[in-house]
Amino acid sequence: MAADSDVFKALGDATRRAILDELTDKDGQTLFEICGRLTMKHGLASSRQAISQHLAVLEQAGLVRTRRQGRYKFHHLDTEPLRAIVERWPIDREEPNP
Amino acid sequence: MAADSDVFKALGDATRRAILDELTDKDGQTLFEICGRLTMKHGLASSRQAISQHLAVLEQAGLVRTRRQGRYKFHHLDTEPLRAIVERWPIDREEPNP
DNA sequence: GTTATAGGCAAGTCGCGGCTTGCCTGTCAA
DNA sequence: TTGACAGGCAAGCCGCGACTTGCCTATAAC
Repeated sequence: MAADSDVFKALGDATRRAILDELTDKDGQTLFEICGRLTMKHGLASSRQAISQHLAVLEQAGLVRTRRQGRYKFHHLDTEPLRAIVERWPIDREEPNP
Repeated sequence: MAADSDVFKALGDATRRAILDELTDKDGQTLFEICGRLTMKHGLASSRQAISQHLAVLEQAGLVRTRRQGRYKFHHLDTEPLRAIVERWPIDREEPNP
């Protein structure tokens, strides 16, 4: 379903946002690849199961799509659900006059 | 400071999003006014203290600014912090071709 | 075959966040 | 001055979510 609520909940966690950052940097990574990168860059707690559960949340929110291939599962970023939440409140796009 | 983390955390709660919706509909409301409206429209749990704490979170995130006047405290929406989070990930703005 | 790799599932722990409860401060009207 | 109204503060309860632990399945390499 990917309700707005799920999207906001998914974005509410710092580790999940870091995962989205990672997929933005390199799309189509596997679970272990993401784990490795997260432990490298950020000092985030990133055990395999933790990341797996985070990915499940992101997938349910529609922010991540998966593609199975053999024993690998590639994760792809999908920013489409972000459009709805972006347009929810009026955002001033103009720069403040100095 | 209003770190990105605070903004996402603030947006993670449904009641707080409803408050932002309310302020979008009518800016500059007081605490009791918001309480009344929330109980009207949504069946959300919206005791005075609960809403007060939610407003504190929104204020810390920079999404709400307050203005004191006598015994009233008016709450104003500020969508500026949303700009940063909107631009964090690439969002496809084109409509899908039908 | 056997072993290592990539991932899944389920139960359990634990801290944080949302909400309540109770009481207090400050402002306005009578 | 007294009472009603708008809001604040602090401690406590409690459920949910993040993380772990342990074990299991499946694909690929040897």
